[in-house]
Amino acid sequence: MTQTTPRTSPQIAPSVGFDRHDHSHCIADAVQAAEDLCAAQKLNFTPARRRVLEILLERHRAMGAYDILEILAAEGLGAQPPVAYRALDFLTSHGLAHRIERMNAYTACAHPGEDHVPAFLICRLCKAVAEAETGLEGGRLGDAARATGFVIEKVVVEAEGLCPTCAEAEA
Amino acid sequence: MTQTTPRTSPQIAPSVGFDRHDHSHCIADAVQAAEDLCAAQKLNFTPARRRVLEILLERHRAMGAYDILEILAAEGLGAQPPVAYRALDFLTSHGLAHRIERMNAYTACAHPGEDHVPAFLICRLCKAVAEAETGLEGGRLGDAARATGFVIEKVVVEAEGLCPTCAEAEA
DNA sequence: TTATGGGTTGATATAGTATAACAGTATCTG
DNA sequence: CAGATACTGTTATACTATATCAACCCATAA
Ligand SMILES: [Zn+2]
Ligand SMILES: [Zn+2]
Ligand SMILES: [Zn+2]
Ligand SMILES: [Zn+2]
Repeated sequence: MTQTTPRTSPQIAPSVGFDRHDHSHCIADAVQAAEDLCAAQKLNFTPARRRVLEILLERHRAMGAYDILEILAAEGLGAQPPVAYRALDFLTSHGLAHRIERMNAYTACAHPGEDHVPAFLICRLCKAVAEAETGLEGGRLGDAARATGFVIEKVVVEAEGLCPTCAEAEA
Repeated sequence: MTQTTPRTSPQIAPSVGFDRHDHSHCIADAVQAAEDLCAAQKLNFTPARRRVLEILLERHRAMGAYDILEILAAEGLGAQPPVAYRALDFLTSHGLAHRIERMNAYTACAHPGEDHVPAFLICRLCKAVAEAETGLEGGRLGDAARATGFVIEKVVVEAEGLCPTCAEAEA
């Protein structure tokens, strides 16, 4: 019994990394990975936390906390902002989701459990998000840090532009 | 008469790029550069816009819109949020200041007039900000974009950590 | 068993960030 | 002068996020 929450909408999201894929499968895999990760770390993967992760996975898009809250409220899982923010805090602090600073939005992590520095490609039209990898001190940023004696602890890399689908539609 | 606004506080900011420097001189230079840029592009460098740029330059730190507004209000330049946001919109849209997404804050541009992709090094203790350079499509992010067919239009790179001074104090 | 403590939830209130909208004013231009 | 444009003043509102405290669940230790 790993499916504790209702599914009120069909699986509509078309892309990860902007590629079509078997999305029901990708959701199930990611939820299972989260389940395993929480079990291993003795974390409490509660219904609200699970459901928020599922919501993010279903869309494969950057979503605002209040967008998520609206869905939770419709499903009877809570209607006050802290409900969404607490679940998002849990997911982001344990590497199951990321915050997109530029959009005040959140998205499911594509590599849960792997310690990594995410870099995002965000479509300004459809809000689809792809997660790439970057290093903490690579490239010119690392050069600048070393040159000045700055100690990098965390890096945010977010690119905005057009995904392949929207770029084509645009042209 | 390029100095139209009052100076209510001494020149206290100690660093740019985390180096000590002749700060009064650096402010004057930057304001003059802004002046020239606006003249060349027939932009209206109004008192409020000039004063907000000066405020950002004086601190050499990331400042919130409401921090800036507080100073403007004390100087009789306006007390409502749009006053600050309008000036910041002007400065950011013409490359005279940047927004730091991670902090909901703003900082003066270190290279006004030069078309560039800024990357920021932000001290989590003293909030000092250094502006480095990066490319729009360099490194692994560009690789990922090309691999997926994503068209990058804008990039945000923000590193958080400790500046040399705070790192030393920490140890 | 009860007690205690940690973590989670429910609910209210409030803080912090940003924009919409519209009237008024100044300036330029035909 | 009329009309266009741009900036300012002001009010109201929207959007994002956190503080706080009481209630609850559950594991564990006295
Ligand atoms: Zn998927
Ligand atoms: Zn798109
Ligand atoms: Zn300076
Ligand atoms: Zn510092």
